Amino acid sequence: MPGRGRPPTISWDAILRAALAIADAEGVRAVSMRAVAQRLGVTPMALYRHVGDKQALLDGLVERLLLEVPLPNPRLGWAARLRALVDDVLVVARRHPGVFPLLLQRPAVTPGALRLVEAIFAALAEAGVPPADIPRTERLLSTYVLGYAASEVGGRFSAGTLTPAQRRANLDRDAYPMHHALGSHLDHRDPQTELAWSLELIEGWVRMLAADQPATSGARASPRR
Amino acid sequence: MPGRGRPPTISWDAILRAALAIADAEGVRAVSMRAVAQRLGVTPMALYRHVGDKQALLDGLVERLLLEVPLPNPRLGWAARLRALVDDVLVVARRHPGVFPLLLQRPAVTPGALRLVEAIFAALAEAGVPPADIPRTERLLSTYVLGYAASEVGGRFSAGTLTPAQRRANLDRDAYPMHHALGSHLDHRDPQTELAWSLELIEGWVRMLAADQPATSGARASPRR
DNA sequence: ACCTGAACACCGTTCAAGT
DNA sequence: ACCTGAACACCGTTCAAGT
Repeated sequence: MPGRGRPPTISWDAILRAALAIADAEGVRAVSMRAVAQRLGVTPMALYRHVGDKQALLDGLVERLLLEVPLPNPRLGWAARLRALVDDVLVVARRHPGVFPLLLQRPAVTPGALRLVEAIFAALAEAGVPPADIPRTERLLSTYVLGYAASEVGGRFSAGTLTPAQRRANLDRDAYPMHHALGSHLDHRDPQTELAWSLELIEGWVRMLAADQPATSGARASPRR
Repeated sequence: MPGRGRPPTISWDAILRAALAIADAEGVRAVSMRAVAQRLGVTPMALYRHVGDKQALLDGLVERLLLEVPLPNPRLGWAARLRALVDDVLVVARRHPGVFPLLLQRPAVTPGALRLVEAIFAALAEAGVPPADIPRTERLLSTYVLGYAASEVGGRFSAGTLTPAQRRANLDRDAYPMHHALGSHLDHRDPQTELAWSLELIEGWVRMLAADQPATSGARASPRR
């Protein structure tokens, strides 16, 4: 039996959608309470009835991004599920490059984060990783993937305005011998194959942890189950 | 032959030190041109003679952090040098938790970044990694380490106010079966051994790449080599 | 219950001016 | 050359008020 005040004109969800639209178009820095309010045709103070404060709004944005990552098809094997999860994280990162880096700065304890962690736990368990190793393996995987995605959309991997070869020409040969010795190997970077290559490493690690497991449960890592 | 105007009362270095002091004490958010100026006993506009704009100031902060990471002792072996580098990155991250996460968001093309990249290149070359694999192995290592450090100081690994067990009690058993199955394995986390454990993985990968060098790739991960 | 309006204590950055 | 002062267009958030 709610009270009979006037009906709300905005909502938590509408606020989040407006904030995300601004962030995608002009970056997180452009997300201000005033800008969000203006986009909703409302006074800045109207937001505070729904939001708490600006930090809560940013947390809401992070949560929304996490919820955009689809859970993998349960009919796939554990390795395919992990790969799908990673690919989909990258898709979301590229869709919201301004917001994504915030992911690394909030505790991963919200429902949006926990559902992904749960899915990774399940994949690792199915792979045969000993329970004691599962949590840290999950953190290893997600830290790398989040760091990779943040680096890619945040510009850490990009070279600025110069090409790699141009930058190298400005480097002292004595101070940076390896940069000169590697030469053309620094020129091309293929993000697609690089990520896949890294994931093979982690997958190999998972198989190794599973194989090392003492023969108590008898559950060995196998391609299919 | 410089002109004969009045001598400067502040400098780029003094500005950076003031900004870092504020960031360490109150977080990056508290770093404003006005706050830095006040700490230096000067008008906000005085900074613009030395700084360009606020983004340049933040870039300067990032660069300063990178320059704080000491280069490893060249008399150590490659594996010990990599471990020292990683440990020292963590030391700097913990010393400046507010600024460190910015590291993932700027192109790694400044002198402060390049000297560390160069050191990693050299270690990987000494290990015997094929030149074509060195750049992506470096990015794999630094992405993980930076992501790990950012997660640790940024709070992604921390549980907020609740203990892990308390949070687990609030989780639906049907939606989060793995969280319940893992139980006590989620309670304790030892950051020290966890990082070392992850680095062993990367070190093993480096040894494998080095061993694969003569032939083509396609080998499987093996526990020992 | 939900929104408005005015106000407070902040921002980054410009421009013209002082020495 | 280096810094100041005033000004502009912004912030997040409070409080009291309207309906």
